[in-house]
Amino acid sequence: MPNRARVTIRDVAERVGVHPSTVSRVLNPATRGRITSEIVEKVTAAAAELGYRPNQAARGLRTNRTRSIGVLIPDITNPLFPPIIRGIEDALGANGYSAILGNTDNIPSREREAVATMRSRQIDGLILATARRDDPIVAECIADGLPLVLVNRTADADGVSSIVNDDALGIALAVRHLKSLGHTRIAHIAGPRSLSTGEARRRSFLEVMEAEGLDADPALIAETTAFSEDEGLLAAAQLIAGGLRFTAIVAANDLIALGAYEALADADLKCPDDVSVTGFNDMPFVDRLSPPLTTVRIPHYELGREAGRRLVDLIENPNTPARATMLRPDLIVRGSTVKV
Amino acid sequence: MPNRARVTIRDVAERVGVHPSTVSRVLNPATRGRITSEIVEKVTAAAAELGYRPNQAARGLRTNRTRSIGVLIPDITNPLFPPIIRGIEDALGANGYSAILGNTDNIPSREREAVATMRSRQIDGLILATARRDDPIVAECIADGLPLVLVNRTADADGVSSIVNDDALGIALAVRHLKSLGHTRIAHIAGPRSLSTGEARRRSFLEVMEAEGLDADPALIAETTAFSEDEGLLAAAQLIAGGLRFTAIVAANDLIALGAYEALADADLKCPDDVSVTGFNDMPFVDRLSPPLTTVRIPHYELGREAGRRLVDLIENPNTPARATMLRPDLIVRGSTVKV
DNA sequence: ATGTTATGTGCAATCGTTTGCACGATTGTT
DNA sequence: AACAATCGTGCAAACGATTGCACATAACAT
Repeated sequence: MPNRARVTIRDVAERVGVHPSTVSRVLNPATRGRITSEIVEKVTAAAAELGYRPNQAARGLRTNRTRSIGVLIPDITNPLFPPIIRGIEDALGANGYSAILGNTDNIPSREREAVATMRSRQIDGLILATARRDDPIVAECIADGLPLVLVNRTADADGVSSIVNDDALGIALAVRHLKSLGHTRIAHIAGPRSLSTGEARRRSFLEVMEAEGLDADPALIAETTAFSEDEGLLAAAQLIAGGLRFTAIVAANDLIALGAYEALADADLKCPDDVSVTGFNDMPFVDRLSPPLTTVRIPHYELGREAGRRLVDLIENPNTPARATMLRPDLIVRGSTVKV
Repeated sequence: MPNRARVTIRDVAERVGVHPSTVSRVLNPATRGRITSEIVEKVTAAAAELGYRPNQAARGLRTNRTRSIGVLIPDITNPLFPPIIRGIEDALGANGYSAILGNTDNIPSREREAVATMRSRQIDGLILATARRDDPIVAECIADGLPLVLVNRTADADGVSSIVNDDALGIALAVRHLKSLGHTRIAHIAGPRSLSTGEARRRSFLEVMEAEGLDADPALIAETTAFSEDEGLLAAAQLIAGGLRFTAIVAANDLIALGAYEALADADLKCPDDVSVTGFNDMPFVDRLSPPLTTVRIPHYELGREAGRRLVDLIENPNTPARATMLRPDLIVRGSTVKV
């Protein structure tokens, strides 16, 4: 009956009649070999019997390793993040690490505060899904030598590990798909330029249009200040109001595409008959929209899992050089894109 | 420059020329009053200057309080949970607590393991969104006196605090709505009876049908083993195959309703023209389905927030009696229900 | 002037583990 | 048989913060 009174390593030691340090060595796989197998068995049995559970706070105090990791995300209710978090957790859990989560709503002061409390909790490393291209937290971690991995978004700073998807390829897939359907006048609703995803997708859009011999009219690129439905609606409405002809919209992500759906409906334009739309992310349920959204699927779960693995690697092999990894996205063709 | 070398309370003490215990007292709001204000200022300044951050592991070791909370959920990628988690986090964060998350996929062994590592991390309390009506983890926490709050689902055990929504009311709203549309032959696809939500909704369905003077044909109640789309599809297909006439389905949750959508389509039945369908939860995007789903909205975020608050209360006032709280759901009428 | 109380700070033990060091016992070498 | 090397375990000092207790010093009462 492991009751309220905590059972410590000393209790186990007394029960067996050995010194606490011996118990410690038995319980640590790395040092177990140094102890007589008879004692190992007795100690293991006693530990199980008493319901001994190592006190991580004490261990962490001594070893400076807590096996807990801070994970900062903008907002868990954004459907983009749960699979990423799940991937992170699974990878961390498999290696004996736990995640401490923090939502920051993209507010810098909350990010700072969250990092402060996490560091106070002696986290062994940090995973950021909140990085801006120019991010003081990234700089701080690098300066302090705190193991850090960026996921989904990356930063401009070098020497930082990141797991992101190949934004350029994703946009290329979307643009080429539209071209193959006969579209030539293609608009882009870009994400915030302060985020790597916004900037990379925008740049890729221009490059691919050029490379495909379609001219990318700068007036057909609309700007947003956030990857949100509202912003997508606004930007699409502006595009429509601009009066320039276009037959397709490449939205910088699915939420923006949703906003575009609304703007089109508001302007009595039909999707896909009048305007084809592509998204980015393949959020849950976009296959159920009407029309089902053609979008770029990014491997969210794998993104998170790789981030978790990379961080563990970084922690356990401190001189691993930083590496930026890109995962391959896929184009998922659905009903929101048709021949022109 | 708070560099890699950790700055401790001793460093601050030396800088000011006082004893470490004095620094500790200054930094603790509760004991600060006992120290001369001049020293308080010097210490505060030095702490800020050196970038001192209390080591929570050390503090936790001494005080037996870590201000971290374990949160167990089945699966964060289920859209039901993110708002709950967000609510929990917000409430905990406001009180200086952090959440350690664990996904268990409803697998008992993973639940046990997750609780074990969390307890090893000296959590101050536990929030379970995974509770079964008969749940050994709940029993264990009660036995060991670990503060515990159940959220979303509750358990049969008494003496346990829980924040759930009023399942009975939710189902009553759905059934009365259907009745008001003229439906009399109403089917129910029930959730697992091992979960409080499954059982409560099922029981309520029977009671309300009775109370409304509609006879609830037992053959019109289909069972599922999980709150999933697949299970909903299977159960709805069975109902249809059963050959009994019905004009509406009350699904035990939205995912099951989605499955019912598919089963109806497979059987060439139109929703809502042939069969009206109601869901439960009002998950994100069910307003975008075709037809948009009539469903019972539960206050997810508030559920989580209340759970967080309750747990903090339980921790800081240990003799607060356990309380079961129900939050009011609302019926959201959309396109999936029409007059018969 | 003496005794009493209040006040502010220092002292040192403590929380539970880990780990370098020491030391006795065992084994192997010659 | 003497010595060295190896092995297994105990000892005790950390890790960084908190806190009951003690003890000066100051303030006050008589």
